[in-house]
Amino acid sequence: MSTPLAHIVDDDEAIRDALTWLFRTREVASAEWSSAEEFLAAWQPDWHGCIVLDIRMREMSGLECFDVLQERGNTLPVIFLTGHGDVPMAVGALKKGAFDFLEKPFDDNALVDVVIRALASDAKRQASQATQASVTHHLALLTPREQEVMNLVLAGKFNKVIADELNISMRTVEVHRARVFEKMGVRSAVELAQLLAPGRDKGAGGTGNSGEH
Amino acid sequence: MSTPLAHIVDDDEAIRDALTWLFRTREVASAEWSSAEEFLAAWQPDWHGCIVLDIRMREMSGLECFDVLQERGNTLPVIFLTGHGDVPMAVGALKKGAFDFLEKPFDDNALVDVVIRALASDAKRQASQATQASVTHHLALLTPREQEVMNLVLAGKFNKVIADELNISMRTVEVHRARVFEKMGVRSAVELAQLLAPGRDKGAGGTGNSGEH
DNA sequence: TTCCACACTGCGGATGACCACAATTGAGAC
DNA sequence: GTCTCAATTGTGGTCATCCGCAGTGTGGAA
Repeated sequence: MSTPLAHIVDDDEAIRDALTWLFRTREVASAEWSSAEEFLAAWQPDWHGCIVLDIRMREMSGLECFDVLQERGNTLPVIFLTGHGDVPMAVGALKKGAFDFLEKPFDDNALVDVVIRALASDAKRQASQATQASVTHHLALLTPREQEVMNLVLAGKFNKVIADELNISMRTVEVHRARVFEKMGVRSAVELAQLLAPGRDKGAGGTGNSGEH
Repeated sequence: MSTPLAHIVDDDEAIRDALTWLFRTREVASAEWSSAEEFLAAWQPDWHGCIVLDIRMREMSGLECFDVLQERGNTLPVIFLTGHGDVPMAVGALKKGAFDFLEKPFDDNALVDVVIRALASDAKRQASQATQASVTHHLALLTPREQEVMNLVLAGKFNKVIADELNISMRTVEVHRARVFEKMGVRSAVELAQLLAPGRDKGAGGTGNSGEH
């Protein structure tokens, strides 16, 4: 775990200093890395924030660094900076999942705005991924048999039918079913279904009652 | 309804002819439009396929055309072609949802590959949207009261509680509940929850039974 | 005015879900 | 060898769901 940082990866110290100062004026916490290698060596999958990545660097390029990060399962938004980018490069980067691609010279405010959006995007992703991870974790607590029963419950089948299909007694199904609910922290099959398939709004209001009898 | 077409929008007849021929050799059905205006006048929201859009045209530009399409709720993938694009233009187009952005001269095969991917992407989107629309349609068949009851059912509440909250009798809740199931084409609250929140895989196999009693 | 959709209600029964109490068996851990 | 855990089963009972049958009242459309 860490606080959200805008990671500046650039081998030009003057630019790093300028960006660090720029971010500080807009109250964006940042960190500096003087090469892609240095950054990759430190990178941890649980970091929060975003990455501001220069494309042209002496050793490993920003694009190569990006590829390595993708392979490692990076989820941080990556904002590319380049002084001499071309269209195919920009298109390729964006289609591979880059957050943005800015050409130098860029407007300072525009960059910070992008970084702030990237930080917000990452925060949102982290949040949704956290609940997702929690569900997956709870799911892992289920024994194989319990998962089997759970799937059949989610298929809308009666305990009797489940018992038949698994060649066990109804009573056993009930026990498994109860344990699934307990371990997953829900109290009904409906809650379970929603937990495992979050989605959609509800059309009309819920508790609002209009007329009475 | 219509068959999937690659819509070529370009005011240069030579290019249109070349693309049409190119697509035909790869068995991609296409249509030609000699201007953005002409295309926009014909465009229908239920079209399938994709759009190959030249940026530089005499009257309305491809980018403007794209903006209009977005406003109208277009969902077809848009592939931009340009002879003199710059990075900000490409980045802007992709971030607004363009499918791809190719610079002339481009590799013919590369373009067709992109078009084929775009067609596949659209087909997939159409399919998922169709089931989505079906659900919405069924939802619209519910009376207000039925929707109210449905939401409370999806909240995992007992009929008794629902009856309390709506100040009606349990029997009435049961009737509404049954009608909701009937109209939505499901036979249990679990199925309903999954219909309204499609999602996730199921971990282990379902019906496979290993040991017996 | 008549017809119809919608909302509402009661009764009673069949079926399913859930639970406490009580136990057995087999596999791997200590 | 004992312990723990997963998986299994039965009994008996409570609560919830689902359903058919039968009926009331209201507001809008024909």
